[in-house]
Amino acid sequence: MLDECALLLDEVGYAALTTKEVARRAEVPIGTFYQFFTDKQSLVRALALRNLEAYLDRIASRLAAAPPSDWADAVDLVVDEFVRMKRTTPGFGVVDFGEVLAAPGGPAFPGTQRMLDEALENNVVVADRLRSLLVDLLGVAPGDGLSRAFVVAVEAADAVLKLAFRAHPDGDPDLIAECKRLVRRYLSDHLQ
Amino acid sequence: MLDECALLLDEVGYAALTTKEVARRAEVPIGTFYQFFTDKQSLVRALALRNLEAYLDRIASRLAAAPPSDWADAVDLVVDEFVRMKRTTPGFGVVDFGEVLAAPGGPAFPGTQRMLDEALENNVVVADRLRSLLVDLLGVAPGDGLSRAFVVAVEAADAVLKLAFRAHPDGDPDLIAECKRLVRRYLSDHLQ
DNA sequence: AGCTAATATGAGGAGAACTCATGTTAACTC
DNA sequence: GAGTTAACATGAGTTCTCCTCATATTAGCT
Repeated sequence: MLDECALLLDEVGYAALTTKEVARRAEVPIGTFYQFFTDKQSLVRALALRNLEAYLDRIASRLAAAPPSDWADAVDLVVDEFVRMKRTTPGFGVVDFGEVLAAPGGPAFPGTQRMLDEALENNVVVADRLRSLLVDLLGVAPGDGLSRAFVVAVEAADAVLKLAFRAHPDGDPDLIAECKRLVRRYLSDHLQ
Repeated sequence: MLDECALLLDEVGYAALTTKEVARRAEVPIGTFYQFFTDKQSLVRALALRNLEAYLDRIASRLAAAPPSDWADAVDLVVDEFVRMKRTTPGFGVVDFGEVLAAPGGPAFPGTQRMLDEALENNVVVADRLRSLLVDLLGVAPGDGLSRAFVVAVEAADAVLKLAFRAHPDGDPDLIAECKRLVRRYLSDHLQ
């Protein structure tokens, strides 16, 4: 079902995605669909969670296979893997780690929550995991604001990369390069 | 109608906003509503456009009233004004300049376009206008990549500030400070 | 006043998310 | 193997939203 959801997202986008069509393609009756997912948001959230795990697994593998010598290389690796998934993983281009639709202002409405790990932002999860991976590997004194710095870096990088993929189907190369510069510049402050 | 839309957005969020309720509160029959706006997206788009103009007007006024002496001050001013509008302008916290809902992957569906100046991203509009304001005022050689750098900076700042307001109703002060650092660091490359 | 074009209105059509009464299977007991 | 019960599966139907369009109303002009 998640697979069909991902393919459909690429075809029609989030707004035009219907639970009925996902169910039909996955050859599940609609009633069964609602035993697995409480609502449409929950379906997309599950896909985002799977994407997040897949991404972190890939990063961990690549870090283990070819440990980067310095921070700049590590940033490149992390950005490049994101770009690769945007290009190749169905649905990733539309939802990546989530946050497709949010209603932060108001009271809790059905399907209003943002997240995976309730009250914890997806990108915060990504930031925390990346931080422990990289801090272990490159041996940095875990400074006070490092955690926050990672969250900021991930949030900013995510935004610029999303822009890169809106500007060009395969991701505008100049914007991808600029994203790396942005992150390196910023993080170099926190890791002298 | 835009005013009522903005208030409702703060109350119930984007997902739960209904055209009927907006029309009812603005005391317009639903049919009349659809003479002004083609659909729900168009309503929110119009509000985003108004927000964008209001923001740029405020920035222009403040730049004229107290011209910043250097780039760091200019960045502070631009960020602080954004924060002020997030806090005070109804609806701004939910939609700011737009992009609430997007379906970039697929073919054109009703309400799928992203924005104001067709095919031109909102944040690109913001970046271009800010660039001309600041370049005039601070007299920088308009380097080659300056335009792109501004787009990247605006996109990144927007993302971090959105995060700051998800973390805290009034905007997490630490994250706001970190946003300024991020932008200053990055832009200092492009403006030696 | 009479006529025409523009605008205003809200009941209703189309369609999506989600439910729930009923049907089906599985597991366990004697 | 028959009987009982609990868990699961199903899809017609309910509710609610967006949006349309036939009709009513107004404004402008002769």
